[in-house]
Order: sequence, then structure tokens, then C-alpha cells
Amino acid sequence: MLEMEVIHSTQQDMELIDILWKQDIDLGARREVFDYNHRQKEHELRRQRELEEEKREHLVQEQQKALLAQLQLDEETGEYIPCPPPSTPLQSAVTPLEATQNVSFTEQSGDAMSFDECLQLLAETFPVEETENTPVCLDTTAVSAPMMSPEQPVLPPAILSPLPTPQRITPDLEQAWMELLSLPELQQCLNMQMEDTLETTTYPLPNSPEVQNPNYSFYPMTDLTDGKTNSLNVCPAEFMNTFDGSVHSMAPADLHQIRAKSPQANANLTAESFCEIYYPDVILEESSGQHGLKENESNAVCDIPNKPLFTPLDFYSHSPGDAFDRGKQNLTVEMPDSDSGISSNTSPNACSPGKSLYGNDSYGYSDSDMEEMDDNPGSAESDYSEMFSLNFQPDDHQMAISVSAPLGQTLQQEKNPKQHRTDPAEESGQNSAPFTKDKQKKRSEIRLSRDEQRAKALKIPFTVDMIINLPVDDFNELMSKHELNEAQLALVRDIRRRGKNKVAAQNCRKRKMENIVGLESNLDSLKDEKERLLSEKSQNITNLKEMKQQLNSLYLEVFSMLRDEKGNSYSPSDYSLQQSTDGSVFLVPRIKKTFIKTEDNLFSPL
DNA sequence: CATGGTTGTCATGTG
DNA sequence: TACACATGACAACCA
Repeated sequence: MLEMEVIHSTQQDMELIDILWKQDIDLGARREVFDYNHRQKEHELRRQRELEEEKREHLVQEQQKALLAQLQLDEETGEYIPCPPPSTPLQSAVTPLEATQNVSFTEQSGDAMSFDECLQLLAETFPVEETENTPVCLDTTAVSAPMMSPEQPVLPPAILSPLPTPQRITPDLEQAWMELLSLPELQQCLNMQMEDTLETTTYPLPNSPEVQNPNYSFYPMTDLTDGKTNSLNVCPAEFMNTFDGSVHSMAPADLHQIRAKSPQANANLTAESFCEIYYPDVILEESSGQHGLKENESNAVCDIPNKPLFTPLDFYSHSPGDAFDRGKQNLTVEMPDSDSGISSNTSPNACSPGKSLYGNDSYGYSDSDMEEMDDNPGSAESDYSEMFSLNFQPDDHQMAISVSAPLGQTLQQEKNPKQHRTDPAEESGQNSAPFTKDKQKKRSEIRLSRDEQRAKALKIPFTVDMIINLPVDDFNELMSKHELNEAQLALVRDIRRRGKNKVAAQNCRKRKMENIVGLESNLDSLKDEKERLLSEKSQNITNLKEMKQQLNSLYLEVFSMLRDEKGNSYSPSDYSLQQSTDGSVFLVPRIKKTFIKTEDNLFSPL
């Protein structure tokens, strides 16, 4: 159903929606919003056409009354407030409240009029004044047209154009405008027309003219030529009218009363409330940042049509610069960082930042104490950096923070060490792919900085490198030159021991790795040797087998060449060839062989 | 959250 | 015996 209505919407309306949407898309508004409003508007338009003539007559009557009305000076505020027409006060005070945005969105009573229809009505009712003064409804050609008297014919709707030309409005016309705008039909119409865009933008609506400022720009969103004049004419409440039905439908007098009675309420109803809806996260920041603008209500919204104050881009771009937000960011960023930890309570000198507790002779905790501190949630980096930030950099500002704000103290004290600790190398190590050497270097640097911080804490007059890398004689000489207390000596010894042991462990692991690599290399070589020997063995077996075959062939060949006295060949199964020790070869019968052997055994003296 | 790699540190052994 | 070094073991950290 609604989709069909959208389809049947006129091309003009679609173009208007497109324009408005394009204007508001920068503010994060999505097209669906407008589509919905557009549907509502179309629905409203159809129903309004039915009652168009009635409303036109009614509007003419109201405007005639408005013309007769005189402006009244408010003695309290010194502002010109319109005298409420006899028949309109209740209407302007109650009916607009009823014609809230919700009503216009959901119910869309058929009393509302279309935007163009209202403009046409205005042109018909006040041909001359509108021609001269209405900056929005008439284009430049209409404005530059010759002055027309109220009796002149109705301005053709074709002349109506959204192009603005801000001009001043006479008090009479202003009163007439207010009366006209107080009409619920026109308000509904205008709201309906403008809500599509003003919901997400801060374009003002003209239904609450600023009495003290007779300049009106009823459709400043189209006022691209004179933003300042336009901006000065719009109060924040008018912006609220664009999305808050309870306010936007108020009569100007009512708005004025509200503004005079409760500026705070007015402020709450203005851009701040507007932003609370669309930018709830940044409303506080923005309200603080833009608060100065609200001193002048007109200025508070003056720039909105041309330069929206609450674009998301502005929010995010301004957020880093805002002190409050920056602090908030620090809160959110630093708090979860357990690495830096909050160790102000455990820090021995957190309460005595003026003088170091690690004096040359006063403080005597050993290295084990240091290690216990390392085990604390607050790492040694943070602890010692905290000491240094207080001992060696007694910044007044920091002191003030530490005294006034406990949380700020810890944060400040944590932030500095962390910033100090995160050197570029470490950051790069975290960002880039961590190679082993990089990580090693990183951790080594961390450890080194920890010992350095300890040394600084005890005010040891040597560098850690000296303590660790000096030869024994030089180190002893150096220690003898400086009179150090027990804590310092213990720390120096521990630093040296740890440094040496660290290097030794690194060398040990390096050797271990080298041994592993060497063993792996040996294993590979042994495997190769094994393969080679196996191959040689197989080759030897092959050769042996071949030689045996050759020998057997030769044996048979020799045997086949032997003949007895009768010329018969000897059978290999009956005879065999044997070689004596002197090299001579004998043919020996196999059976005789054993026999001969037995004979040899029997008769041979050997 | 579990897991494996890396590193620092300690305790102990060795020369 | 003191010292330096080596090494196994443990814990912390990190990906």
C-alpha cells in the first residue's frame, strides 16, 4: 500500500526529496527516513487536496484577522510579541501541541496541507508582501517583480520557488506571518514538508518567528545566498520544531513565553536535544563545545543551515581536540591496559613525591623487594617510571593532578611511563611481524630499562652497561671509588649478576641450539654414510656373485675338456678337480676322493 | 582459554 | 674459597 503511494508520488516531490536527502546525507541521514516521511507526506497530500478549498477560505480569514492585529510591545522583555487573535490563541496554543510530529507521521489527519499548497495560499493571501519579503517562497524573479498591492491578483503558483532571497519583513507582515503560521494546517503542512530534511538537519522552520528579530527566513535551508541573515533569524527552538512536535507546533507567543521563562528549557529543546536524538554519544561533548554559541540563541542555530553544527564528521574531527573527550579517551584507553597497571598505592613514594625515598642512606630495600614490586600488578616499568616522574620531574601540573584527582593521578602517572616505555622500536615490533630477534631485542630493552630504572631509583652513579660489562678489576675499582650503601651495592651486584647470567643464559641457549644444529648435521652425515656403506655392500655382493658364476663356468669348461684313456669324458658328479699346494691340478674321483682321503688318512704319514 | 616459543631469572654445578 | 661461567628449571610474556 505504502509502496504504491511512493510509486504514485509526483516527480516533483521525488526531486524535492532527493535534494533534501542529498543535503542531509552528510549528516548521516539515511534515505529510508525520507522514504517513510515521503510516504506520509504523500498520504497527507491526497487527503489535503480534498479539503483544500475549505482550508484556503479559512486561511484567508485568519490572515485577514492577522493583518488587522497590531504588534504589541512586551514591556518585560522589550520584544515585540504578536497580539493573539481572538480566535487563534487557543488554536495556536493547543492545536499545535496536538499536531505533533507523531500525529503528522502516524495519523496524518486530513487537515494538513501540502507544502506547495501552503505556499500558494500564502501567495494568494499576501501577494505583495510575500513578493517583496518572502525570501524563500519566491524566486528572484518574483522578488524583483514590481511591487504589488494586496489587492492585486493572487500570485500564480508558478512563480513560487524555493529559491530564497532574505529580506526584512515588516511588522505587519510579521504579524501576519505569525498568525498564518500559527494555523495548525499550515504548521502541519510545513512540518510535514520539512520533517523529511529537518529531522536530520538543523534547518529551521519558520513557524516560530523570532519577534525580537523581525528578519525571517522561513525556509533557510534553501537560503544559500545569505546564510548569516538567515541564521540570525532562527532560534534553536525552531530547530526543535522540526522534530519535536510538542514544540514545533507551538505558536510564536508560546515559544516566546517558554524562551523567556525558561531559557534552560529552551536550551534543552534546541540543538542539544536535537543531537541527543541523533548523536547521543557526543551530545555532551558537543554541548560543551558549542555552548558559547547558545548565548545568542539566534547564533546558536544561525550557521546550521549553511554549515550544520552536528555533522558526524564534525563530531569525530572535533572530538580529539576536545579536552573532555580526550580525557575520556584516555580513560577508556588507559584503564584496560593492565600492563601499565595502577600501582600508585603500592608505590613507596606515591605519597612523598618531593623527595625520593630511595635516598643514598635512608632506603634499604633489597633487590628481592624490587622483584616483589615487579610482581605487582603495576609492572616495574610503571613503578619506576612513576618514581622518576615524581622524583626527577616534579611537575607542578602533575602534582596538582595527583593531589586533586586520584584517578587522574594514577592515569597521569601511568600514562607517562607507558609513553616513555613505548619507544619506536617497541611499537614497530608490535606492529610489524615480530621476528625473533626483534622480540629478543624488545624484551632485552625492557629488561634493561627495568634495571636502569632501578639504578636510577637508587641513584647509582653508573650505567647498567658499565655495571654488567666492565671487567672484574675495573668493576671493583669503580665500586671502590664510589661509596655506596648496602642497598646500592646489593642492587649493583644483582644487576651485574643478572646481566651476566642473562648473557650466559643467552650464550647457553645459543650453544644449545648450536649443539642441536650440530647434532642434526652429524645425524644427517651419518645417515649419508650409512646409505653409502649399504650401497657399497650391495655392490660387493653383486660382484661376488658374478665372480662365483664365472668360476663355476670355468670349472665346467675345464671338466668338459678332460678325457680318459678311452676318450670318454669325466662326469662332474663322479670326479672333481682339486689343486695341490704346489699349484698342480689333479682329477679326483668323488667317491675315490673320500676313499683316497681315507687312504691318505690311513696310509699317508701326514 | 590452551599452547608453544622466547626470554629473564634463580639455584646449582663446574672449572 | 671466591669467582665466573654453564645449565636446568621456573615463570612471565606473547602470538
